[in-house]
Amino acid sequence: MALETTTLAYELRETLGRLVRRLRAEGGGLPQAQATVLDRLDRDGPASISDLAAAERMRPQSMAQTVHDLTAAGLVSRRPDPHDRRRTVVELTDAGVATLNARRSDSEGWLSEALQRELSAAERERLRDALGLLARLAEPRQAR
Amino acid sequence: MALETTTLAYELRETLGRLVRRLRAEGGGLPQAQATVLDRLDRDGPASISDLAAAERMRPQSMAQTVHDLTAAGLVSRRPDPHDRRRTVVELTDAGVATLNARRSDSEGWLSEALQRELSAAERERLRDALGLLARLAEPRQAR
DNA sequence: TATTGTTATACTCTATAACTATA
DNA sequence: TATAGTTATAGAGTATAACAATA
Repeated sequence: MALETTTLAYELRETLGRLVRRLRAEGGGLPQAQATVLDRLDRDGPASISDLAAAERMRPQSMAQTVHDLTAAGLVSRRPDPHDRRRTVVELTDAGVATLNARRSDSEGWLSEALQRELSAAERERLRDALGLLARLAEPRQAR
Repeated sequence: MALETTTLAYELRETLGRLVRRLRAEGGGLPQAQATVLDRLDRDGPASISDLAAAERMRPQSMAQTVHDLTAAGLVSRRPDPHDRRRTVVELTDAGVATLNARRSDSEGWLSEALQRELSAAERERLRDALGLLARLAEPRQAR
């Protein structure tokens, strides 16, 4: 293994750690895991817990917990799937939509703000490109 | 806020989440927080808990916990700073060095392996560049 | 039998608060 | 008073195991 690659791994791990801590601290009032699910439901529409878990590469049991928390907060609702009664369809409530909109407007949504403020348009483009590389690292091997 | 930037924020948050979960799962036997501290001690030499916390942009209390865990595992040792008896100097033990070396050799150190296997040299270079952008996002504002 | 979901339990990571010891 | 460190407590995030309901 080249020293250079080992160093890159170290720096990547460290930068990820710092960014995740910062994200958590800035938060915008909603835990990251919940915010990500709201975003996905808004983007792709209602989905089952298994679907959501697969999309995030997460265990269904873990996603069930997040959906439980979102339900308790009134941000999503659940109804049985009429075609397959094992499944539960999760969808945004009006309160969930309102929360998403609030996060996206001015004072909330720290990450969007930071991207706008700290980076130039060209830098955001480079970041978008690198995100594809990071996504490949996160995928199981055969997805290469 | 441009829709494009909002979308980038969503994708960044999602990719970070997936990568962090993958890192945790692949693990190599050592929790991420502990591995990062071992790497830093190896790279920069002995340091106090406050130094380590500042370097990772983390509360000293949180770092104290990680150092406590590493001490319990026998991977670091602590001694009082002779010049300032409030301070505790943390340094790698032989077992800590051995653990680091094991992680860096063949079967362990999943992230290094993945960087080598999944990315080309040119892609690793693009990733290294983008890491600087991510680091800027993680920094407090005045560091711009 | 296979799939979907739930509940119980535990571990990692990190934060805040309250404290002691030293400068 | 300010700084370094510790301990207690809590919450977020996620995993595994064991289970029930449905296909």
